[in-house]
Amino acid sequence: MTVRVRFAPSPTGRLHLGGARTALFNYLFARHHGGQMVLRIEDTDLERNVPGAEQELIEALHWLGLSWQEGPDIGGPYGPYRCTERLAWYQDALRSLQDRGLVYPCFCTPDQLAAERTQALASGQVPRYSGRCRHLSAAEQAAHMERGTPFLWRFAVPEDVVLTWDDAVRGTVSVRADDLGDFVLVKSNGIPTYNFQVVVDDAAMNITHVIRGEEHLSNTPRQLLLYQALDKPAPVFAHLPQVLNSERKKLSKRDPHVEPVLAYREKGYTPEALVNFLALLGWSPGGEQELLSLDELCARFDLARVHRSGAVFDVDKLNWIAGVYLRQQPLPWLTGQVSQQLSEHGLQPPPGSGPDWLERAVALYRDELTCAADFIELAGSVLLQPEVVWQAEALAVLRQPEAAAVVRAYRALAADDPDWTAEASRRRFRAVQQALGVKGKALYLPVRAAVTGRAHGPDLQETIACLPRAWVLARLDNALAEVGQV
RNA sequence: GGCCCUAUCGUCUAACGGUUAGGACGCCGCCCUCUCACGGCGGUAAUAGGGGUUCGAAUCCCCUUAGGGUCACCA
Repeated sequence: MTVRVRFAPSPTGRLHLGGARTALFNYLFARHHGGQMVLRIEDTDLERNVPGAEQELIEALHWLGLSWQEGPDIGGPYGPYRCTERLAWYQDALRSLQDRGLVYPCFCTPDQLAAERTQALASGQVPRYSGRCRHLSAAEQAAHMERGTPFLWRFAVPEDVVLTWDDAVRGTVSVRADDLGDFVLVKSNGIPTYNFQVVVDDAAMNITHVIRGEEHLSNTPRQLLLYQALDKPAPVFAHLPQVLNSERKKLSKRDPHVEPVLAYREKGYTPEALVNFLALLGWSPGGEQELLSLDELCARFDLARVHRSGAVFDVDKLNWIAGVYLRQQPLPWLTGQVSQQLSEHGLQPPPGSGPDWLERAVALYRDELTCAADFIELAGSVLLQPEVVWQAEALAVLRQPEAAAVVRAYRALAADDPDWTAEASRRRFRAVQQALGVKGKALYLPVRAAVTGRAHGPDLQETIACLPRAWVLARLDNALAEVGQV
């Protein structure tokens, strides 16, 4: 039997990391088994649907490198792939349950139910539907209908039944149906609830494996009940561990580190890095290699190796992986990404810079980047503006005994050196060294401090060569003035 | 509160009854080096607690504790 999985998000907002991880695991599983993946948009909550969310979702998944064989964007043999376009399927299913007396109309008002729930909670009881409408006589039902009382359909949960399934991640799980309460199948607006919709659709679309987040664990027994009632075979369930924040709480959309997937694209992360990181959240490849391409992940993916406990989203590790992938990219590609960042921030290379300037500047900082946007933070104050602010550490260097003399000597040579390259700067330092007898730290650090305002940074010769001569001379002068050594 | 799930270094994880409990990130040290970063080498650090079962338990069972999820006309 061909493996068929689905990723079934609701179009209520942007795709976040947790959702992306679920999509990725479905994708990896399908590809590993040579199966198919379906994208299904679960838009049955009319109120919460956000226009444009579906399009952005698809864009985010594509950016990550994921694809599917069937979906609202490309169609397929089991369509349509938006739930609101599948109402006929749910109506048929409801009719079949009605015929067998497995459902009943409920006329309780939302206020009534809310009041009961609050009361139950307050008195330490389990908040669960009382089943009041379950035992309404045919005459009472008819009277309500005649009066036009709004109603919904509930599933009559059988008593003394234990629902058990073999979860591909967690092993055997079982729940007593008595703990469930008669849950809603069709809302008063005629739209099915999630639990009903998902079963009808997964069955209709021949989904063989349902791989989803742990928060759905408690929905599973209800769905199992529906598969039985509808006389359909249940798929294999696999519940992925939750993705947690550093406080070990479920990743919330308000968490500072949790950004929509496309925010990572906007910052110039490589999607391969994000995918690699996400794959390691709750799953391990087994061997000791953990830097793996999408193809390698597909080859190795196995539900049996999915961990059971929640996984904390570790920003440090993401950034490390992101840096590794970024360093593997060709320089021209990275330069293009950085160039995009610059224009988005309204920044430009220094005046008089040649066409190769940005590539040289990016080469200087590439070792430190986790994403293209980092370039601005790292290089911005040194390379993109004429003036520099001297940090305390830099001023301390400039106040050392021989420092001012070195800076003055270097400035004199830089002022009329016809050659403005890294190699030329290197020659100037050699000249200063011979003239003053200063070498090593005492030679380079004062100039570094004066030119960049910092005691640390990438290669000094290249940095100077990337700056206009006028900026360098002015900074050297200003640095001397700053420490009273003019 | 009921039900369900979970528990190995700070974090991601390996181990599927027998290992000096392994790797990665982070952190620390050393090397490289004008400094930083990259890279290389080394180090720090864990089986939540208590009972069983067993020749032998991180691994199997029970209890405790602690986290999380869920109990919607949301998905």
